[in-house]
Amino acid sequence: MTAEERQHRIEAHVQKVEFASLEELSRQVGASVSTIRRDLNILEAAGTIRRTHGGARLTIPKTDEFAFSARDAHQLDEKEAIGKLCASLIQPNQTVVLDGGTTVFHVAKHLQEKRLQIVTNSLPVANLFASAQHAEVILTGGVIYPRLGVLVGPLAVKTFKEIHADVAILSAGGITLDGLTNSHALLIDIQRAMMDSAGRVVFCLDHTKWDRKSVAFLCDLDGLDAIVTDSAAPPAVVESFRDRGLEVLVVGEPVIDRKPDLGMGKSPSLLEAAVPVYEETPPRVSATGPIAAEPAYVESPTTVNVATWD
Amino acid sequence: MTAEERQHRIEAHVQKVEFASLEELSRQVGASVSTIRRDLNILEAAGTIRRTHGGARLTIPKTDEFAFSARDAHQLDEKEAIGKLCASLIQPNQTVVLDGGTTVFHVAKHLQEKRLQIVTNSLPVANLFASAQHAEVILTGGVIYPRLGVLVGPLAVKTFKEIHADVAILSAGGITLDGLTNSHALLIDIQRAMMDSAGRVVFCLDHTKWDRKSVAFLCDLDGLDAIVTDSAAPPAVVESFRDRGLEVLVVGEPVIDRKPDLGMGKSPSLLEAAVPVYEETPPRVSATGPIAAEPAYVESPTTVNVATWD
DNA sequence: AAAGATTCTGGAAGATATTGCAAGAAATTT
DNA sequence: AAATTTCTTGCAATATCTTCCAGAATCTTT
Repeated sequence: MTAEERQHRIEAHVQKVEFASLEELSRQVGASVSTIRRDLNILEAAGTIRRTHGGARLTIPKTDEFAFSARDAHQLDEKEAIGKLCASLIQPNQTVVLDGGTTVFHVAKHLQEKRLQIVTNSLPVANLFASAQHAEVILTGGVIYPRLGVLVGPLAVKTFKEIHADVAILSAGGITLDGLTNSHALLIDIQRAMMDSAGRVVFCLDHTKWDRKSVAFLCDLDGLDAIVTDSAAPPAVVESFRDRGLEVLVVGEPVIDRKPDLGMGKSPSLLEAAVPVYEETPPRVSATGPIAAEPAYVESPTTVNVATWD
Repeated sequence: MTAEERQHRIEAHVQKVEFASLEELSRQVGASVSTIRRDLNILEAAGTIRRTHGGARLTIPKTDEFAFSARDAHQLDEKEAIGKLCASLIQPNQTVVLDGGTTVFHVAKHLQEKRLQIVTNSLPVANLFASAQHAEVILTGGVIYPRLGVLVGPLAVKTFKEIHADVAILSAGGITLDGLTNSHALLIDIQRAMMDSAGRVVFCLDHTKWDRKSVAFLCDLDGLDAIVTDSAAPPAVVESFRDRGLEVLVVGEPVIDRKPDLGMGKSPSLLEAAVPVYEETPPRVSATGPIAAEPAYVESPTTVNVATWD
């Protein structure tokens, strides 16, 4: 085995497991720990990997291990399930706004294989799609908020004022009948801009968020169209929100059992509307690929084939 | 079997397995290791394959500057050295624009410990600083260009029209007395906007870039203030650029030996200017210095706090 | 067709680079 | 602060690379 090959395998393995100890790598590629050390130095110089005491980790964390891993470790299964359900609502060729929450990140994971246009202010989401072939990703500008890995500030807000999307998928710190709240005041401005820019607004909230308030007020219940939550959400509370005209999708509950709430909402039910409308949307891809297609759609609304929902 | 046929088979095999040792190839095509060596040298000269210790691998990326494969070990040492030298020119509290080239990425690595304001359209650079304590990072918006990991499009260009930076650090595909050229036309617009937004423009070019032209014209020599290159740059060529009034910093050459070219350039020498001018720059928060002049893009007071978080 | 010249091939010797180990230094943990 | 782990550095063993040479194959010339 050549040195390059070995380094390639080290890199691949670290990519897979996010963090690997020296012994682990040594066993994996069949070389001594010393050699692994040297290889890691080389790989670090190349920028692919970052060394730590006792091993190596990814420079560009693939998952939310990014900055919010601690927060995210909780309710992981629930968030995963919410992500899967929410992703299944998205139709091909839609334009989707994704915020920087951990729950939304799990939605993004399940969107990777779909042909979509993604607009996000989340660095982890952007990294997730960075090498994706199918999706085209627009990252808002802004200042990196280190702990969360999201882009904030007027630059980010402005981006959403200039685009229109089919769906916005957001998360929040808590929901009550008074409305939604979030824990970071900075994110409020951006989330509002996201909501304004999208035809439909979906919130992903795990069961711990129900009937809970966070520090900063985001919007009242008129601001959103649907909520996706997990099966541990208190049924009575969920029902009270449905009475208020909100479409609440619960993981595990069969779709047929849900009330569409067609009469109440200002727009048709997410599921019913989605299919017929978007299937006729022409494919975005031109002959030259995503790159050639790109320059126009941000600035000029005409080429933005995202306005199909209205 | 003819030599050409054998080389063809070698190439095909390497294409298939990505890495191949000499013995493996020797067995594969039925020739001695010596012959394989020679063939590999020929194939490498032709550019189809790259040699490594003990074997060969295929040239994954076309080795142009902007193919951001983290695996790109092309001129790694040189780029590392350039990055170090270039980073040493940056003073604390400056606002620095960084482009998405691999050489500039190495500059970024050496800037991590400094207290700076970074503006970039490079996802890898953003990730590098994402958890950085000292630097504040502004990422431009734009569409992710997958292969390069940079943000392109009008959104990215617009960002630079709204900011002012002290220094812009860029790279290019080639430089001649006619000017600079780059390999990706998409990047030209953004690089020009970067150059316009910055008080001083520095290009990082390894020795392979001298006297070489790439496909797309970027700007003529008036557009830049200084060049940082490695010691393998052809001295005669370097001298011809100095005669044209350019400040060329070569890795390893002592600073004193360099001609400041004060008279020719439109602005004072980078090194001489850097210390007196920028050291008196008041901290970013106030409203007078070149850095503080930028709040155009950080309009809201909330985002200013970003610097102090953590 | 034969002799000579040129190129190609395979191998060997010295030079260079890589690998694995061990001892001391540094960092982390208890 | 001591103990443990991990990191760096130096060194010997190994592997690989380059350079050179002789024989084989191919081409050219007569």
